Amino acid sequence: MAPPTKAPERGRRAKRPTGDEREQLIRETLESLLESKSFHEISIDDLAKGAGISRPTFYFYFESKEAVLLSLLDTIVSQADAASDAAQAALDQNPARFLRDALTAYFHYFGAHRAVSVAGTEAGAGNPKVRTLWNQVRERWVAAATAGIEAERARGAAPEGLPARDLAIALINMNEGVLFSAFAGEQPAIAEDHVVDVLIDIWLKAIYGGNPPEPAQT
Amino acid sequence: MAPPTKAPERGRRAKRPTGDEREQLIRETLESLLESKSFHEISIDDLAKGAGISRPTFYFYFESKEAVLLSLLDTIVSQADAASDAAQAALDQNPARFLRDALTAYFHYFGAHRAVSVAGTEAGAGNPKVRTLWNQVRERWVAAATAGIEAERARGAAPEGLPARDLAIALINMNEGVLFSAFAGEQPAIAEDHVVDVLIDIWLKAIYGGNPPEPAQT
DNA sequence: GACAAACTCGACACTGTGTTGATAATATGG
DNA sequence: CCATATTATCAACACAGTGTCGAGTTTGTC
Repeated sequence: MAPPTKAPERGRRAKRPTGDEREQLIRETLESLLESKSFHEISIDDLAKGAGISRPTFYFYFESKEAVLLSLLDTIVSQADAASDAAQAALDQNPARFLRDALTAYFHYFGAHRAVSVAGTEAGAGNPKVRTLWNQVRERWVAAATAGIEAERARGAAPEGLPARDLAIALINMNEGVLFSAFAGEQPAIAEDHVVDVLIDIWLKAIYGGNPPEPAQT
Repeated sequence: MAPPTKAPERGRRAKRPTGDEREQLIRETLESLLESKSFHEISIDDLAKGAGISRPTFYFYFESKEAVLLSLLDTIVSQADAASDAAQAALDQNPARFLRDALTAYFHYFGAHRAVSVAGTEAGAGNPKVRTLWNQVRERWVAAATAGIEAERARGAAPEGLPARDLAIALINMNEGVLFSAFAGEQPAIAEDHVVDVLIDIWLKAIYGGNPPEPAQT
């Protein structure tokens, strides 16, 4: 938001890293510590040390460690959303294909930062702000899925049945639980190379019943 | 395990509550505090105060607040499992009916202690012991569902398709996410009076495709 | 080269945890 | 009915982490 501090002058080494560099360093420290410890085992002092600053200085940049996590999650969510939006625009007429692309995008971006994702669900349990972020993300996905289901019903490709929003909520919850349990690597979980296929199969059966959707017109 | 302390003699009021009563009192204190605060906002001192003892004395009974929660969860899980087992024995030939009864049982028992259930998922995120308990519970459900799906396929009622265990894992994850988000009462969530119906519909479509199962023989 | 803004941290007060060691209540069995 | 083992209790301590205050130091700007 605020205009970033100017980059250091050419040829003259800055005495101190700029504020933005520090902020980024804190984020990176958290992400890298999360590879080896769980979120609540990481103290603010760990983050400060990792970024080469003292604990009070940490508070100059973030108000809590949850805020750092939130900022990491924000980045991942917007990357995944962007990829999914791109798929949607291109493939509006082939729902099954779109589903696969969108799911693959989420799998890819959250999987690439699995430690952060898993920490997000951990912190979301206890912290209202993190929980609110997750709920907003879920709500966006649910809304998109609901709209998709209603559109397919309207064009006659999918049968009527459960309220579209209820169905969407259930399926989104399934995705979340399945993906994150796969990322967390504890049993029971679906092997990562099947996950997307399993989810898609269930989405299609739940939405279309026995009749797989035809592409609208090729 | 250890034989319980004798009940106080008739007519003679015990100076102190017995150990077992205290233990139970601690459990009740946690459950009642969970109605109004989240698990991590509750301190060991709160539990001790609630049970009328000092903090060190708390450690005589439990080694941590997670242990208290674990003990509450154990109770709920075994109640729900018992109810579900009872349904299974009686209704082996009518799978859809069994599914409804089992799900209703879980909905009922976990819903009756929703604060504890929600705290369980919260604590499970951060605490290995709690997480292990959940995973064992999930594993048991997944195994049961896998066996059920395979049985239905063997008798020709359900079509082949996804590996039965993968399908089971996905559906169990869905149940968990959907039920607990309904209990937690935050959006997006399915209204409590639809939850079981929505879940059953998806289970049936995912397992049987377009062809709803017939009872074996009436 | 002085002034404001951005940034930094030592030192403090506070909250919660887990342990130790001394003490009190109760049960048991000679 | 009293010795003695067991069970139960807690004051006091050492510690780890949090969040804030106020006094300092850079750094950009005019």
